[in-house]
Amino acid sequence: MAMLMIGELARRTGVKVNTIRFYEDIALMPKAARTDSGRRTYSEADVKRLTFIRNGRDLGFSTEELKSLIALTEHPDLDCGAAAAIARRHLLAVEARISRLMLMRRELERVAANCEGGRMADCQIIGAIAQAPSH
Amino acid sequence: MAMLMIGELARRTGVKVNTIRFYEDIALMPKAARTDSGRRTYSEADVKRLTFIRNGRDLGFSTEELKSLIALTEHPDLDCGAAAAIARRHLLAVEARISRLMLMRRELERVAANCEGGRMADCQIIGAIAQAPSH
DNA sequence: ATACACCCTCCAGTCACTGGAGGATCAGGA
DNA sequence: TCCTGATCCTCCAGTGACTGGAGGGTGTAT
Repeated sequence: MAMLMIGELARRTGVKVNTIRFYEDIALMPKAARTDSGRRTYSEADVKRLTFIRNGRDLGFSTEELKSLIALTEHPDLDCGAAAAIARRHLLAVEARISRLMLMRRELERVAANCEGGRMADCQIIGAIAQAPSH
Repeated sequence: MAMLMIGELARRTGVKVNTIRFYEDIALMPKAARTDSGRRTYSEADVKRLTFIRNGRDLGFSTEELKSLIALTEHPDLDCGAAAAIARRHLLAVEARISRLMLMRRELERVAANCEGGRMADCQIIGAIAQAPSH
């Protein structure tokens, strides 16, 4: 199977080169094999792992959560309750974030619409934020 | 009108004492007046400003955005188009985040439900994240 | 007089990167 | 063979938005 250089891995996964090296530093990615001249090489398995990480990050998992999730997959006989617990904990946080963001969207829509061509003195954006519902 | 100490301001706004001092450092809050012994004092205007900042942060505005918004309010004859532009730019970002989070919620729900008492080998969480739609 | 809450400054640490300096290596063409 | 340009390496400093703690001063109630 073809070995990839770090730049190609970056292109395939959408994760920047520096970030891939950072993930290796914090052991979120394993230590990459090297060529004789010291360049990192990667396999298809690394593409998968990094894609998993990238999606997980995008979806709001912390690197530590991702590490535990990945560690769990390396013990396939364990009960997956632990993974489910991580997911459920995360689900609650996600739901909270969604409802806050939806409140916010409503405020922003209401306010951005009424503010064309007016003067700052009458601007409703400031007032709307000042009175935004705080949780 | 009664002067507040920093701790009282913190209590009234839900912003931590250290964070209030940090906001002064980055000039998001003005330099506070001091007592003879050097303690910061605050007025009701500061409560309002900090509440505005707190809500704005909660709603996802950066401290720089908040600074520009506040600066705008100090020129009440200006057109408020600039404020509207900040709000609209922010609205787009909020909408993008909402749709990503809703995708994520669906995945987490689907997966947390099917993962009770099984073994890691059959756990769907990992697979679901690995294939999560990226953007 | 003492206890204790509160205030001060300064500084280091957190998280998840991002960017750049300075230098080595590699592949392709003239 | 030399050169160019892309890519790689390590190391380090910076970002944003805080957070927490050390070490010490102040204010007030008992």
